[in-house]
Amino acid sequence: MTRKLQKATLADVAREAGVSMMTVSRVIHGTGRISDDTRQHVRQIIEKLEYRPNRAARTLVTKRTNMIAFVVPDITNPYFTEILQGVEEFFWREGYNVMLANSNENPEREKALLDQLESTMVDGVIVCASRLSDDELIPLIEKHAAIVTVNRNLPHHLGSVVTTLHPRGYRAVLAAKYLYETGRRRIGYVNLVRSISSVNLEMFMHELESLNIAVNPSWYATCKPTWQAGYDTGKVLLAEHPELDAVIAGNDLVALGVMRAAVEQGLRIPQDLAIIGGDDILMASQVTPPLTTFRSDKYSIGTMAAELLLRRVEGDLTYCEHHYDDVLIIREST
Amino acid sequence: MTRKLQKATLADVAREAGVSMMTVSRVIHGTGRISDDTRQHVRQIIEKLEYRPNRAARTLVTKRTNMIAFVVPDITNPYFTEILQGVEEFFWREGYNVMLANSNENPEREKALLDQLESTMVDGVIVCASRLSDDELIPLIEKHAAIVTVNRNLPHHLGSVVTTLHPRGYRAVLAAKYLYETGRRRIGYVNLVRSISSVNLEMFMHELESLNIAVNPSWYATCKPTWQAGYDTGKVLLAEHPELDAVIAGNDLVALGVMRAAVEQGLRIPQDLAIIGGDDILMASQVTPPLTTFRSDKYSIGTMAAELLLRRVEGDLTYCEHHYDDVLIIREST
DNA sequence: TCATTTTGAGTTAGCGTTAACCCAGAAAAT
DNA sequence: ATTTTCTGGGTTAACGCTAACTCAAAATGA
Repeated sequence: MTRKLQKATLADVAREAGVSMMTVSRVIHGTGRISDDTRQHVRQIIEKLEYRPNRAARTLVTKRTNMIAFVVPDITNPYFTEILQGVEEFFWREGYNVMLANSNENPEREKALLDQLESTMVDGVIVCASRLSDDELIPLIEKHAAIVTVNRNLPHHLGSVVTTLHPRGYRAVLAAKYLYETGRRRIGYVNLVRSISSVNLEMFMHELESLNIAVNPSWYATCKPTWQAGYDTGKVLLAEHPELDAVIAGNDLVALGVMRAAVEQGLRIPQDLAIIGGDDILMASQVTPPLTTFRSDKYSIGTMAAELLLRRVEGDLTYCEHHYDDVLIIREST
Repeated sequence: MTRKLQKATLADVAREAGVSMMTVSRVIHGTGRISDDTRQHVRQIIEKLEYRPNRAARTLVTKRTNMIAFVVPDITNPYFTEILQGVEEFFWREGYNVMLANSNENPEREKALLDQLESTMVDGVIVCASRLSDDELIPLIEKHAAIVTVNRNLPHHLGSVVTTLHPRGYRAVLAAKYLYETGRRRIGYVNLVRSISSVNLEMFMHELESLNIAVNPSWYATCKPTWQAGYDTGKVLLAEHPELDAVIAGNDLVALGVMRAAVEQGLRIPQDLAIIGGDDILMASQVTPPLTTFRSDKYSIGTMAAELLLRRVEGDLTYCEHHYDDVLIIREST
């Protein structure tokens, strides 16, 4: 059996079925008035010729690609993968395909992606945890027809958003408060570079002060949201500040990196050092000791974002917000 | 600033620049003969009008989409994510975009994806660890112009492949051998449903017998390649067979699920039960005790597959194989 | 019986690009 | 001085599909 050389087109089907192209098109779309006989007949020919509509041609005239893009800083981060799963599942049901755009924690690459992702490629874009500043991000997304951001606020006319229910810095402050209540007095913090869980350190310190928790700017570090960065940062932070009895990390990967660094320095967890993460990835519950962290329903963050995007893609440009809850899951690392 | 209503087309640029459309097209592609003056001028107009080529129109005439699809059974499995990262990185450099197709460990969905992914959508497809039988898979990929499979063999005329260097069942037998050498005598096995690491149990038992290792069909179970499935399966297997002093799992997620089940049944690892996984995902090295497993370079599996696919996309349909090595990483779970 | 509506199609005109071919003027070769 | 070659473009015709309009025949109503 030799490979089919030419793909059948609408015209081929029409000719073979003895009808006009529009009739075939109508059968495919289920629109217009077609007699049952004709419909049946055309369907048979379509099957016989293994006809598949040409997406490019269709897009050219309808201006719809039935594709959306998911822009993410790191596809290997399980947090994003679960969100992506929700997005993919939702759009699959709606007949859309998802294009993946991975910036690899590289802001320049994220810019290039958003710039390249022209509206002739996708009907809409979900931008997940952008690492760009507003000044960089906003001009790039102004050109897109439909945008939804996850973990990022946006001027209302530009797109809808899915964010946490809580104000910025909530997780860090709540974590600090909990640690203080369990007797910790010198609390370090590993901040993330530009993400929703990154924290304005001034505000953070101010909040801690108002809770009578000790504050020391050199206890606070910043790193990329990866395991390796957490490990490297934790190593330095813990070596330089052996007085710390707790560390809060911006997400689980970083927390687990810090935990590994702590263990290597002979610290017992949680006796010598308590650690709190964020995101509640699977690994958080599987390590020893299991990691205290914040849980949010990542899959449904994905479906919420997808639903908001679909609305915009279909022309309803009303601004919408969906919020998810962050719940502190207390495990044995604290 | 109001949203731009109409996107500029080639014709707009041509009119504004006072040249023909072909001249603009040539400037964009850097082909044909264009004077420097004209080139500069056209470039300015392109920038001024923020012209971006319409992909659908281009695709319609060139028959190239500059997109490839990555078909994967479970996007939340870190093993696949790292491969995807390699694929994405490679194709990004080559000017291609990657479409994600996630079958969610559902063979019917995988079929639907492969069927829907017509060549008018993508220039090629990487099928990663297909869960379909040959009878199901082959007819589906026959229709595609360019195919590469990962962890799956293929009739040579259909596509290139990236697989392990070792024969089927190698990992399981090697693991069993190692366990036997370290004194384990009753070795359980949790097989995966249809994947490269799934094993023909008859062959497996035969190999073990030839090594004088005890064999017992009821020590061998099969499950989906997820943590939860591993946990559930491990729970049953270990409860029914307390005599087991080692378990080999098809991949790390399953191994970690089994490990959790073992710990919950009060077993000490590795004293009471040794566990071996596969894939060496990050989590494997982070749990306590760290998991003995097989390591392969997942990122480069991705780039190898991408490279092979690009070759086919560009018209070179020679069959190629790339192989990766599986190395046993001995950690404290054994 | 004749006017009106409904049914079941067909026709026309692009959508925005690029491939393939054409061509006038200038420069170079004979 | 004439022919040839090169330079710097332009023209035309698809690619495969759908939106919008048209229209004959059949069914319905007065």
